[in-house]
Amino acid sequence: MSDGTELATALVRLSHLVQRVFTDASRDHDLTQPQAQLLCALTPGPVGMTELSRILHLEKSSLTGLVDRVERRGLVARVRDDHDRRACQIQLTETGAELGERAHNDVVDRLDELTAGMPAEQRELVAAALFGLTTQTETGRQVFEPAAGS
Amino acid sequence: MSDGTELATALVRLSHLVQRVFTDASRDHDLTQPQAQLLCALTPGPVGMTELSRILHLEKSSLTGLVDRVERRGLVARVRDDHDRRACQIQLTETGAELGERAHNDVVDRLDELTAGMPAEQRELVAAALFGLTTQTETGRQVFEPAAGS
DNA sequence: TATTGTTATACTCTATAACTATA
DNA sequence: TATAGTTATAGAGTATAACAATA
Repeated sequence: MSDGTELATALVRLSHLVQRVFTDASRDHDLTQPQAQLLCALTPGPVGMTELSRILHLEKSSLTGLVDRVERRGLVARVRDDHDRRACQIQLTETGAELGERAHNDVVDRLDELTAGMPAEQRELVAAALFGLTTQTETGRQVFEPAAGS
Repeated sequence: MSDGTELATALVRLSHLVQRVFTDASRDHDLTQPQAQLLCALTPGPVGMTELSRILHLEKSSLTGLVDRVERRGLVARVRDDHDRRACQIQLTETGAELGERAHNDVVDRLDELTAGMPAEQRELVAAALFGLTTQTETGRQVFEPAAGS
């Protein structure tokens, strides 16, 4: 098993692991994984529904429900777009921003702990390689931005 | 942003990307992501419900439903355990094994394509690093095993 | 006409709690 | 008593199709 398959297998397993870490961390903040991802995606600033569905790779109708549930909890708000009366911008409330940051930091902490055994040199190398993969495909804002504070 | 956070961010983004590739590929074979993962987890051989719930990190009751739906489509079968009449083993049917292999190969193909730009040396390095991370945590059979045929 | 966002509908997925049958 | 697995229930997440309002 020394063919290309090896990397693919590693990627799938890693993805599964990270997914679990993300979900566990979200849960500890009373958030589902999609809800936490929504908050993280909104951290850099408000976005419209269409653009947000592109960032999260969700159908707009699915996003409507997700935003509904999170808005009901007072974590985000729909604010009117002055230039286009059809559109709205989804914005974090203060509570939502705080919760999102805590969840974000929690995820980062757990992943940092998980990778604590890797030598610095290897960390940078792997990080760069993975960033390369995601940048290849994604354009514009991504689901998970670096922490604002740090 | 040159602290440890960088690797964590890369991991989350990569996970999101791989998740999407996996889901898209599954869908093209008329499978949901959890269903495809179930088939992949069963490829090496039959497993009981308790062990399977451990592999997939699902509550047993959630697994019951998942197995039900996949069994209804004739992709897996519950076979009695001779030594313990409470237990059963979940086994791929011939159809299920074929479909699982096609889906598995499809995922690998897409990921290989995604990583085609990486030089061989870097591929091996990253693969080894990621395997290390997943092996650190997981024990026993994993969700995604290398292809049987190759 | 095209675009923004929502509604209606139907599944799948998931967890918690309570249960049955066997060990 | 403990363990293997299921059932009951409730809610979240998702997509497809049809829709309303605005551009």
